[in-house]
Amino acid sequence: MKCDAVLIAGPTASGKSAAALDLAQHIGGALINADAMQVYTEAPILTAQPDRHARAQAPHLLYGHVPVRELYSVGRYAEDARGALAESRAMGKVPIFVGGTGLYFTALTQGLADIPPIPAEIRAKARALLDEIGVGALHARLSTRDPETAAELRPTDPQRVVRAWEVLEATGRPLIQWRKEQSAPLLEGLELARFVLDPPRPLLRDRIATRFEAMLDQGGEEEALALAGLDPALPAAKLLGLRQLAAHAQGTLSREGAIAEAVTATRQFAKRQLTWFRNRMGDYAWFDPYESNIIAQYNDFVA
RNA sequence: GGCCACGUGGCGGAGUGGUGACGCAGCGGACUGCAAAUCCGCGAACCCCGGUUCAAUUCCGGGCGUGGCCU
Repeated sequence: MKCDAVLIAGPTASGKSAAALDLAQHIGGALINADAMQVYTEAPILTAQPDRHARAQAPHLLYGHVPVRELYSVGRYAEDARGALAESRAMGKVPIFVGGTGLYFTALTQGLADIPPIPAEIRAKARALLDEIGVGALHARLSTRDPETAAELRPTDPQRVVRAWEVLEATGRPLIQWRKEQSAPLLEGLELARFVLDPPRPLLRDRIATRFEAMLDQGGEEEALALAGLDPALPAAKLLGLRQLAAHAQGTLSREGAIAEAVTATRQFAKRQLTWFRNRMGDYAWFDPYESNIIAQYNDFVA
């Protein structure tokens, strides 16, 4: 069996990038990033983007291609992925989507609601309103105008409540209506080989800790400092380790404390990723990278 | 050796004679344009032995342990 594209997911620090590179070299593939943070140009270290050496060995697409000051999103990712897919095909390479962002995999395989971009001023107004009246009140207002969507949302979830609000404001239609109109998934109709790397949790924890220290050795602190002035509302400002290292730079947190907190936050993130994978990607081929490897898995799959 | 204080879940930390706060960590879950985000849920403890009491984590005695002070 031939496959048109490969999907490799895994929690942070599970060794996805290295696995994808091995496979790319084995089958003649191109890596396409499926990670929300590895897209940022100015944060190659803290987001563990593949280094120059790795990039020299196979094409790497959608890595570090977005300035941190931009407001990236799944919507933009879906567009970028379309271009990257075409590009890998033009090169005659098998596209290998690798990353840890569950939502991005969903967008690739199941499509996205066809919602137009929300004008910046409407977004800003919605957020200002949220700050002013609070989530509960905003949810209550949403309930009167769009009860159907509101019923799906927790009145304590600011992010989703504002989103529903701004969509309603900008388009005049309930978010839930938009969601009924999915665009065709990018990977629709393709033969996919899909994998989830699932190392034992204790080993993953060790790797997370070790990797963070390694990031610091590679200049992670300098990278964090350079990003210190970033608007905290931007997605890139949320990258793990940034806040902790900034706090350390300001003297409000010891170096050890910063490391410990960053590592803890990363572990918690890995747990959330696994929750997503377990419950939404249960039909992927799961394997422990310490016991097997991607090439063996791939060969089993196409056999 | 003497005196004093303390000994509560993995950690920190309240509190009470009778259903054992809370925070952190951990675990599980949700997730459609900020997703390395956002949100929800769940374990699990009163050092040991005796005594008082209808009832002790709480009161009394002893033991052990920890910290401090003294000699």
